[in-house]
Amino acid sequence: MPNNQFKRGELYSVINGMASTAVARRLQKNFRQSGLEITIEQWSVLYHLWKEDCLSQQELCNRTFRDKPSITRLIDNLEKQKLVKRVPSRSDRRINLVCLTDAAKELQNRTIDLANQTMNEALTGVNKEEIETVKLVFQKVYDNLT
Amino acid sequence: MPNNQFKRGELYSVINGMASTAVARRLQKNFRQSGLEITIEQWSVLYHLWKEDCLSQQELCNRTFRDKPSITRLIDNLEKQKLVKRVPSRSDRRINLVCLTDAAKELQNRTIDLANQTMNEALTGVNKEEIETVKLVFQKVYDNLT
DNA sequence: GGCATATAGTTAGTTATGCAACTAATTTCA
DNA sequence: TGAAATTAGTTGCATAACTAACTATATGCC
Repeated sequence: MPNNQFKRGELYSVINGMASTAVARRLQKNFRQSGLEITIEQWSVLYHLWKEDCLSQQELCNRTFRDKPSITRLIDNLEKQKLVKRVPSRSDRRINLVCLTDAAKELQNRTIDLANQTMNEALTGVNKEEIETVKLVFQKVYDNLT
Repeated sequence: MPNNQFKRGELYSVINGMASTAVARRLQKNFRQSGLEITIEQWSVLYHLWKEDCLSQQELCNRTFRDKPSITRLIDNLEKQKLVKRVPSRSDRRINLVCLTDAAKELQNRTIDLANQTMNEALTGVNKEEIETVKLVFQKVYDNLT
């Protein structure tokens, strides 16, 4: 039993320190080398807007698993770079809809292949079953903690 | 094939946004509720020192998968809190050995159970085989990218 | 209608991360 | 031996994270 706990502690350090940042860092590096001046966090916001444009900031919090202040500042920076704009919702004046600019729509084509390449590189030698298991475990972990 | 790529993109967002931060945040919260004023990142450094004391900063970089500036500043903060001290190595004057104080050694007992509880909670319903798969996948990802 | 409560978003303060550029000590090797 | 390259660690700058406290709008309910 203590042995089992030790392994779980090990897993913690692996989860926290390694895989997530390794992939993110590589993708970020690939962006930079292609002359793209966006951070991986900014890209992850755009990624959700490309799937569905004009989401509220709260909805972006939910989909990117970030808290409200983080999204506020990510949107601030994306707005500075003219990649999104805040559009007040007509039906609820508390809400900002975050909408893509044309520049951001163009960016999609320039990054999506790069992202897929990076994921393919990262997941070389990992089969579909293993990927499904990882997703399942993460979902369970998330459900257990929220 | 495009379908496959989409799934990998999905996995990316899961890796980046969810599991790592969910566990870390919970553990951090548990620390705070127990009156422990350390961050999860500081704890992760102490965790390695508890296993082997007086490591060089470079060795801490390797074991925690952080870069040198990150370790420099984590050690700065841990030193402020009098949990570690930098001891110049006698054999190589470039090297600082990071050594635990008595306060940090005491902290081990107060946090290890909390960490194990948190991991047990996070991993409820996850079996050993799944954990092994996650660790294996992360190792492959890491090897692929470094 | 009007007060309590909930929800959306912002701001302030602290910590952490990544990169680039830097100093100092050590090693390599001609 | 001594110059070049490597290694350990620090500093400056920009971005991002979490918490707590805040404003503004909307909803529930009497």
